[in-house]
Amino acid sequence: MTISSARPISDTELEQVLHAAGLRSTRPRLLVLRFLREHGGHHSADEIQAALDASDEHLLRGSVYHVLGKLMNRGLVMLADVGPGRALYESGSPWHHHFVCRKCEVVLDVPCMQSDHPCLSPGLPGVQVDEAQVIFRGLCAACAAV
Amino acid sequence: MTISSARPISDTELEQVLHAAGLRSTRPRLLVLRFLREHGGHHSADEIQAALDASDEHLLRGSVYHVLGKLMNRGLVMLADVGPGRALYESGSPWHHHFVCRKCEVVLDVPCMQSDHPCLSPGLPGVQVDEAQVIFRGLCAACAAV
DNA sequence: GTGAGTGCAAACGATTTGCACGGTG
DNA sequence: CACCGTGCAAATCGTTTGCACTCAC
Repeated sequence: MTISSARPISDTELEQVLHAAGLRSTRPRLLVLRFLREHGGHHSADEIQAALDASDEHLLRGSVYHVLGKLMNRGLVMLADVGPGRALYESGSPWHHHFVCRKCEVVLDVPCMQSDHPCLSPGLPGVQVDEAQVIFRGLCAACAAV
Repeated sequence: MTISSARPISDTELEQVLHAAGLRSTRPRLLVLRFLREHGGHHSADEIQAALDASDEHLLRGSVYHVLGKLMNRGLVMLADVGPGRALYESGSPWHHHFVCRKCEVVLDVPCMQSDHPCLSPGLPGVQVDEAQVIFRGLCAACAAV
């Protein structure tokens, strides 16, 4: 549950994005991409499906995954794996990390401190790192204030 | 598949460790803990079970998870979640991070650069971070050398 | 003896797969 | 009109749960 700007995005804008990524423009893709871009933040496949259901735009679970898979390997959607069985998807945000509260499970975005990739020197000889995924765990402000 | 010292560990040594953690000493726990400590590195529940099977020490999958669960919440075993559905377990190593090769999927340990916890300032006000889990992705030395 | 731990089987939830049909380019 | 993508159902995989029996303490 992340607060966001919820700016409406036109179909044509989304179609352009899809085409630019070399993907055909279809209803399921528009729906998923719109949802992720308009709402911002991270969402589970389940949330995405539920949200679309709520607006009478129905996608089967399998289709949601089909679409997410395609969008992911074209780089339009990023996967944030925030614990076993907790895959979250996001689109349009710049690269960042995540904080997960041990108590209330809320997931917060963490802007990356040192340029775009933090800790980018694992110090292993010969290794080529192109991404560092960081998950902070602890107590969020609300839970810490108990 | 991580190379390791494979120093044999006596039952009594393991029993002490378990008792010190407030756990009863049982065959399944000795087996799992011994495997993780002697082999070092990160292993899936599946690997653990297979390895024990191979030495004619049989544990049911469910029991492996039972044991891992207990050992984890007593801090004797750490969980390294290296991607959706890729939970790895390790015991006895100091805190460190992981590098996962995009190509050959090998998982390497990454010693933590800055004291014990790197990047420990997410810069979120009020948030109490007690752990940072970092996963580097890229190409390992072997795969990068193609 | 008593409660914790195990073996076992069955349930579970997230994700993946296979295939025929329909729509996009 | 060729092919990619979808809807749909079923399979799969890792993990969790429930319960009676057993064993460590």
